[in-house]
Amino acid sequence: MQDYQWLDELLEKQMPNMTAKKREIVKAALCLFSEKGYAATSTKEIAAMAGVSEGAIFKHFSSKRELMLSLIDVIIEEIMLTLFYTGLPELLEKEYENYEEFLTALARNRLSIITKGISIYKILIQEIPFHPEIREKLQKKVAQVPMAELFSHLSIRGLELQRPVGEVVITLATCFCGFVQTRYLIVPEFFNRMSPEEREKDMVEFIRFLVKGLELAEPSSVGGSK
Amino acid sequence: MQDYQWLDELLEKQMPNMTAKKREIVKAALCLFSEKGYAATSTKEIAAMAGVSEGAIFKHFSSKRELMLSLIDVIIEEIMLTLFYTGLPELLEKEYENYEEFLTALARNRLSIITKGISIYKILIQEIPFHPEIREKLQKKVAQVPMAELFSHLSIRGLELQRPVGEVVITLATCFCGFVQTRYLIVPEFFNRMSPEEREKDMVEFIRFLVKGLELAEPSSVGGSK
Amino acid sequence: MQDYQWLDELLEKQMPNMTAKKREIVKAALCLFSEKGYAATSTKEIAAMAGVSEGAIFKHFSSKRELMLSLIDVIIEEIMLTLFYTGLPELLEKEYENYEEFLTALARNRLSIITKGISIYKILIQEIPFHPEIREKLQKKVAQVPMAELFSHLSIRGLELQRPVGEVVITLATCFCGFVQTRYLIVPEFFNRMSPEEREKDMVEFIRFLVKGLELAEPSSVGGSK
Amino acid sequence: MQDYQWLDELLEKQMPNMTAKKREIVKAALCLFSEKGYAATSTKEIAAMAGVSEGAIFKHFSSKRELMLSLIDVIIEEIMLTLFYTGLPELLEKEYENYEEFLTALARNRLSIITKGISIYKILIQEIPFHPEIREKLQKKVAQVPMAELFSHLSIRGLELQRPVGEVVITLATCFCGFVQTRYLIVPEFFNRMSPEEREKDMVEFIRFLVKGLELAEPSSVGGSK
DNA sequence: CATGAATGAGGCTTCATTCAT
DNA sequence: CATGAATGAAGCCTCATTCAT
Repeated sequence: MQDYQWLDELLEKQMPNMTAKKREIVKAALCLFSEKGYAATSTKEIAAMAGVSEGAIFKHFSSKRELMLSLIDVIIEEIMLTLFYTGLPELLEKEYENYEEFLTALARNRLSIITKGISIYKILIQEIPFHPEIREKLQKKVAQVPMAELFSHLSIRGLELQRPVGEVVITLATCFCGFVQTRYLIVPEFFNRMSPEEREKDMVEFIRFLVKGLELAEPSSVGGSK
Repeated sequence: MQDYQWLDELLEKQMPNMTAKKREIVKAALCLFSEKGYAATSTKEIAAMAGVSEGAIFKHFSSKRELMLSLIDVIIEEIMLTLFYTGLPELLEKEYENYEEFLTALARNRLSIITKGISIYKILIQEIPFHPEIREKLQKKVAQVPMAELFSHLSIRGLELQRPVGEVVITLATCFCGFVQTRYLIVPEFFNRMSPEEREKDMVEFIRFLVKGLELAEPSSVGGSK
Repeated sequence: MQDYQWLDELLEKQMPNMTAKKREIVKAALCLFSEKGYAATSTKEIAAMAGVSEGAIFKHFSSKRELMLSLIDVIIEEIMLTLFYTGLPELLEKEYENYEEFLTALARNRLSIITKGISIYKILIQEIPFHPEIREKLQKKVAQVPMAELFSHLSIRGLELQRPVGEVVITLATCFCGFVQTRYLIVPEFFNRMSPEEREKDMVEFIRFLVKGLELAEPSSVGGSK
Repeated sequence: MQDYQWLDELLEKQMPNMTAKKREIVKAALCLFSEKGYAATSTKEIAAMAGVSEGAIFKHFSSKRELMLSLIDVIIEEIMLTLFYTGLPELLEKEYENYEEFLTALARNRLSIITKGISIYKILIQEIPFHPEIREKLQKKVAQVPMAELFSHLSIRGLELQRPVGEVVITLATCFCGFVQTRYLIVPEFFNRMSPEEREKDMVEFIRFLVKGLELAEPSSVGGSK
């Protein structure tokens, strides 16, 4: 099961009083769903990879579907935590010359979070089209994030977005999705062949594009005139 | 099978000497794969929706997998034709004030093509992570498109890209993927609720973002004032 | 379809007014049944090997079973002709010193007939256990052979069997079956590796054994005293 | 499932730690394969006769083919044990007047073993032409039997074979095969109608033939310690 | 509490056979 | 008359799930 140590930590963090066996099942499921998709993965395979009996899965989860949805819960929770909150206070507290600088920091931070635990994003993206429950859960969770509030700290310090926060968030989400999609799902072979430097460059270029696109450069030039 | 008339036309165009029944099978498969995914669709369902016996499917396709790959071939072919070639000559011939104007036209054109035959993009995006053959096929096809050449006409007329064509294409592809992904796969319910006007606005905003991001506005305007 | 020319001749002889296509079907069926067995051979394969459409088979034979039974008819007929009658008059007319000499000639003659058209014996032996009709047909046909009469010519000339004709025939049949069975069905690889000389030796030994076993040597020696 | 008690014992002996259900499957398979042949027997039938679900078969055997090969393993093992070893020591230890007497005892002994568990020989003989693996297995096993050694005890006691052991064994095998083939596969109806006495007589005659044929009588008489 | 044998519905595929063309 | 598309029953096998041990 490769280097899924980070997964162990994730599960320990989110489900601390989970038995070792249950954790193994979740890990195996995550690993296999990510590689082959939910529908194409059998409970037998999961049991085999987890090193438990087939029956054990159903002791812990009432059905394969429920196992997947539990998994998705963990994933969404993790995404919420890391993507929307982790490191944000620090990011927001820091002083920035202008919005561009801030957004660059933000985008870089978020993208590196994503690329770290890529398998969990893969599952989410892959399964979301087929399971309305997942979509509902995700929307509910995302809706709870006080987007505007997160960004409000900044305006106090004189950094203004040129567009409504909602729009910016949607655009960012769209682009992040596209980034993961293309790099990790559509042509993974292509991006896997890249050296770390090339990847860094690829990411930097994309961030530059994002920042430019969000019209954040302009105000800075305006701000520059002050 | 809903309003899949455009599909009929597509199939007639691409596989003109296909029997009616074979076409029905392909249509049903496309419809179901798009909704439930390849792995979760049974050949029985396909047969039922196509109004044929299950055996008939295997008279035309040696396996379920082959049916899917045939479908993908059609889809890729169609995408190549519409996305890379359809309407491009006209777009490229026209006179543009600056690259921004051109790219706006281009993006709008491409996006509307995509949103028209959305199911075929859905299938592609949904199945691509699970089938290396599809990725190979797609890469091979895309690699054949003379990207630079397509854009070369423009530089003659004084419209210069600020970035290497390759980068621009990748960025555009990334964003288009993200656009489809978010609007049609991740939260389709959200975007389905939109009025045509709202959708138009959504698209316009996104195009503006794209164009800005590709640094095409600034230089041209700057260059213009120089 | 290998060197099945003798089959062509056989069919021409037995079913002279058979269309070319029908003959091809019979040949293909014979070939495949002999190799894989009736149950494991599909009509599709037969059609493919015969170079005709699947439907064509059913124009000529009402069912796969009937095709097989027709085949068996041909085979039984052929066996009757070659095994019980072909060359027998000559064999019987000749002068022999003693029964041993005659039986040696007979056994050699019969065995070489068998090994020539081995595929048809293979089919018969392979399918006989599973189809009562075949057994009935065979018994009926064999019962019609005037065994005693065939041998009666000999006693006139002073050659006496030490055992009832029926017993001798059964024993011979048993041994011939065993010979074909072991050499061609049970360990064909072993006997295929043999050189023609080795095969000849193998057969000679077996004939010697047969003749000895049928107690034909002894009386002759007794007869010798006459 | 008729009188297959001996099969129960056989399986208990050879696969002692086999679950009851697995044994039922094997028994049913053996029974059906023997009657209808491997290719014409469906897993559903086997399941029905064994009184288990179809799925159960595949919990125990990875495929229908593997079930058959397992069966064949058991059969070959059994044949090796009973045909080559069971009772041989006793047979060999006893005192015999001459080789004829010994061989008569041997043949009678072997033939009665065969006719007892006839179904397993039927399967072997029926399936052998279609499955090279079976042939290989059988040859490997048979090659391991120390034929010459088995007979060597005898020469010490002054009983000499007139022919090389190998030849004798092949001839015996050939005849035994032919005996089973004709009596149980080719015209079972005929031999089934026989009274026990008639069968006994049939067997005795055949043994006499065998012994004569192997030239064992003569030398001994010549050897005429008489 | 864990196991893995058991289930039976359902998966994909092949079959012999029919029938419109 | 030949074709091969069409059929639907049946084939082998896998599935998620249950339950006795």
